[in-house]
Amino acid sequence: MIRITRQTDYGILLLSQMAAHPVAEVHTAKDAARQSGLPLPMASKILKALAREGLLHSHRGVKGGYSLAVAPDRISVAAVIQALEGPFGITECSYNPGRCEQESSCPVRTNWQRISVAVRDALDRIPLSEMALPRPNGPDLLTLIPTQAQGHA
Amino acid sequence: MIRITRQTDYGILLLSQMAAHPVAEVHTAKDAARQSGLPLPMASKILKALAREGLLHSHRGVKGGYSLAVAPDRISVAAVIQALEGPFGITECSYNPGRCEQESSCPVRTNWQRISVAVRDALDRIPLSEMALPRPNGPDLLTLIPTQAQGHA
DNA sequence: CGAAATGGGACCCCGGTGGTACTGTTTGGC
DNA sequence: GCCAAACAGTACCACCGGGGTCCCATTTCG
Repeated sequence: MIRITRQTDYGILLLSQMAAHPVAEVHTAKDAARQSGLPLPMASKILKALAREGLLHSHRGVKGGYSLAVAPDRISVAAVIQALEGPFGITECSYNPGRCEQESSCPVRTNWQRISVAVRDALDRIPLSEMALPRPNGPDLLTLIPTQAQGHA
Repeated sequence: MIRITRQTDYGILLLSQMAAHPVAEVHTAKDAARQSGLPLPMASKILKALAREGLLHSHRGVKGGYSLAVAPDRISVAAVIQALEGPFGITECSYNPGRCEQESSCPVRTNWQRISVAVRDALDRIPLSEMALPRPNGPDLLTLIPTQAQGHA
């Protein structure tokens, strides 16, 4: 697996579509739903959450809707994931210590923590404005270079 | 989230512990369970799966048990994940095309696929022998360098 | 004041994950 | 040849979280 939830996926899609318009522009949930092809209640739920987390500004009442709270090149994929899914971690003990019995004696724990941090940092460097591009055709978004722990077998 | 399952975590733990011994050595499920602190049925279930997937050799009967099928520096973390969880992908559409309605028109799809590949490749370069080290204290296991798509804002 | 919009819930269904148990089948040793 | 040790396969259950929908309160423009 190693998956993000569908809702997070939807969230990134919704934000990406808004990122294609001027930042100040206000989008209703209905419009966002239509544009993304998502059912309205779903889109609404996600937009609400994104507003709660500060990634969107919400405007109530008639003529209301949602607008980006931050420029799309300053919102990272990691930020959206954390907004919709909570703390980031490949393993549970990466962010939620104390739940695992073997924790103190677990030989792989610290390495998982490092990996989590590395992946999070990588996703943190991908702005929404990149994700919005249909097919960049350009260089890869990421290059991952392992620098194997040296000094041992 | 972006988590691996607990069972995968257990699997990596079990394999890492076996990796600390000579490759040819045979370990019974009971011993592996005791060493890892896992309940026997759980350890047994995971070891069976790892054997089915070819990462372990199994030896039946009295004096039987499991032994590594490959040298621990040639088994990657990604290989274990794929053995226990199936195809790798951050989003569903990354490996299971055709399930998502918006697929053809989804502007973020191809980028997710790239990210998935990048993460998988990174985890593919981390051998079990690294994970087994309690606290390498050395350089990071991974360095992820984003090479932002060039040629645009 | 009413319609259009968000805010905040409650609510249900389903599948997957974690975990256990049971019943074979193989194999070594006495 | 028989028994015990060990894996193989599989069925089974319980729980939790995610996906998804709906309802009602609240705000605000006209």
